[in-house]
Amino acid sequence: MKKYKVKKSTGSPKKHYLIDYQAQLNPQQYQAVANTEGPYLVIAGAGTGKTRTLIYRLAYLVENNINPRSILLLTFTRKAAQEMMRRAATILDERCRNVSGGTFHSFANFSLRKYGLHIQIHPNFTILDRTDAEDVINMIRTQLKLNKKERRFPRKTTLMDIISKSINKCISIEKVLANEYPHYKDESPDILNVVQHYRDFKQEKMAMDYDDLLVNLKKLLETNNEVRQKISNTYRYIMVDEYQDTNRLQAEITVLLASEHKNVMVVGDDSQSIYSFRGANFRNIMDFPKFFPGATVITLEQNYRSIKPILDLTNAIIEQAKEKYSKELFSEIEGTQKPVYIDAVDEDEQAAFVTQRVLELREEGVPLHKIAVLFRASWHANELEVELRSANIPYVKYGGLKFTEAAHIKDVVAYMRVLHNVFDEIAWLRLLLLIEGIGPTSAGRILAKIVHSGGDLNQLLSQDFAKKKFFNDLQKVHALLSRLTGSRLKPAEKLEAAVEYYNPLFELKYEDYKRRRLDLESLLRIAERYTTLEQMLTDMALEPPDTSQVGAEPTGSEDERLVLSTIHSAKGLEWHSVFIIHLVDGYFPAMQSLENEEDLEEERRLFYVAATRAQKNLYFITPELESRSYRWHTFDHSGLIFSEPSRFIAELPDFDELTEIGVLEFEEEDIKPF
DNA sequence: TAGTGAGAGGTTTTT
DNA sequence: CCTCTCACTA
Repeated sequence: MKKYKVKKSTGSPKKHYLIDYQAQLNPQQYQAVANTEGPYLVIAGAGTGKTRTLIYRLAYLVENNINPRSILLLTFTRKAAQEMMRRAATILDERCRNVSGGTFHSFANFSLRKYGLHIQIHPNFTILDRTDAEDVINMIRTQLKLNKKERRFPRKTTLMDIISKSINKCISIEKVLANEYPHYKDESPDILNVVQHYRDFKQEKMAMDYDDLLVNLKKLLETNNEVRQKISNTYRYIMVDEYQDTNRLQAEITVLLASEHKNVMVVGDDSQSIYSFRGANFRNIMDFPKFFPGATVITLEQNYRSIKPILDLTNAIIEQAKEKYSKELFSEIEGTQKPVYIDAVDEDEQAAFVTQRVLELREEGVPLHKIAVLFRASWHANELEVELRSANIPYVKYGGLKFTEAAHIKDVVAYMRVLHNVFDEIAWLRLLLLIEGIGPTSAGRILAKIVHSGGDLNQLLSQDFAKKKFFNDLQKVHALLSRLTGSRLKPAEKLEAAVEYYNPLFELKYEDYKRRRLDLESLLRIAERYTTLEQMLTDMALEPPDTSQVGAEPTGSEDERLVLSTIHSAKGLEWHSVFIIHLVDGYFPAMQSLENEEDLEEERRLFYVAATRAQKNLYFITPELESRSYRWHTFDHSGLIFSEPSRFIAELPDFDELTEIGVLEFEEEDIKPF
């Protein structure tokens, strides 16, 4: 057979495109879009159309008759993934909706359920979220008798941190200890022991934590050539957004995925790297050419988001960074309003100012959902939330504790998990402990019977328990589970049955069950969307809905809600007006980072991310925090008082010229209800 | 063996 | 401020 080589007419005037790429993109963006073969690294500053470039490239590929299903879009956070996929679906036509993509974790989950058997992974595996994983660690820690008081052995959260860091940075436990936990260095044999037990536990119970998803995907691709080729050939074009947030492990996965074709474009900004606590390193992005020799580097510097005064300030902020790769952002957007700095007396005043200013902005015609309040840690918004509720301003809050992590949600979901994987001991434990009279010991016995019998539910009715006072309750659980096992009911119906059973226990367990019941109701509503239990449980672990954190109901259109968000969750998004609150040393930068220069640098990048979200208005607020309940925060060991404005502001050389200092004058007047 | 109450300690960000 | 742990009691 004779082979004909046909050259793609990239950019040739003969080809008719539905989108006029050259007109809609600047030359650098166009270069990134129109070169589709081989490895590319796009260094893109904040607001320079990073995601836009990715999406246009997607459309370009589709217009060149590339099958959308062979295009894979990956990123680290769900938020970014959602945004990316949403925009992908709208750009050209319905073809773009078929593109594959999501977070690295969800892609790993998908691949492992499909091909996992090649590395002895059962497709029904359970995903352990952070809390589950910590519970397991804790169990092991107790079993190994490492919880003696005299000894300062790391607690479960710390242990998980250590394990996770070691995996995500691809370095040994000992090295993590030496680098970041020198005080636990002597405990390393026991820590390694815990790690080993943890690994065995998961293996035995068909369970994977978040990190395992990535580790096993890598293992699958590395050990099985056939699968690797198949997957790599399925996804001929790979694009990774927010690459600066990916870690070593994810970089290696990217290399494996692209092994058959090397068509990879990664997009990122080293100045916005804010996930080092889970192994991301802003230098990773610069290593891309090492992984992909011959990679072309493209830099995007024109900002399309912010007016010049804001950009001047954000450039000044990042200028203070100790280490950065040169990149000078410029903007042609007209505007004269300088960022405003407000010195408030305390948190109440801060909250009052934000609330009032939000109302004024809305009067001026800025819809609520185009305004955001950003903060370092979720609880920083507590006072503000109270204020917003009393002023009847609807809002959504992103970040912080997740809906699916709430104890009562996990309780109900435990029944579903057992239905899906009868060996899910963590779920079993959870639901058994809810029964009065059953503690860890009895639960362990019941569990052992079920496991030994190969997952036989009838073991719940074993004569061994017949005389116990909890037998009656065991029968009820048995009735519930056996009724639902293998039944044709929809996930929502199964869940409803579980909630019905759970209700009396629930009211006993929680004083505030009335408030929590609302969560159960929204869980039921969410469940309606699913046709399979597996999909529902996967989403619970990997893409948890952020429903619980809603304030007042929106009065206007559904979307008209003020946005409250941690800065981490605000990444990649933009708003007309942005408030950054709690700019106080100890809050932001956070207390824990003050000692360490690297951490401090990360906090600075975080501040940069926050400030670059704003299009037209930017407000900085520093409360002096004298009167409030967080007083224990105001001293550290040396007696330093944290009522100083954030050093990120104090250190800026031309702060006075770059900003307008606002003064608050308070009148005793009620704020107009919304 | 389960449930309770006092005391200590740590407090962020995400999949 | 909340969560977790330990020791005590029934």
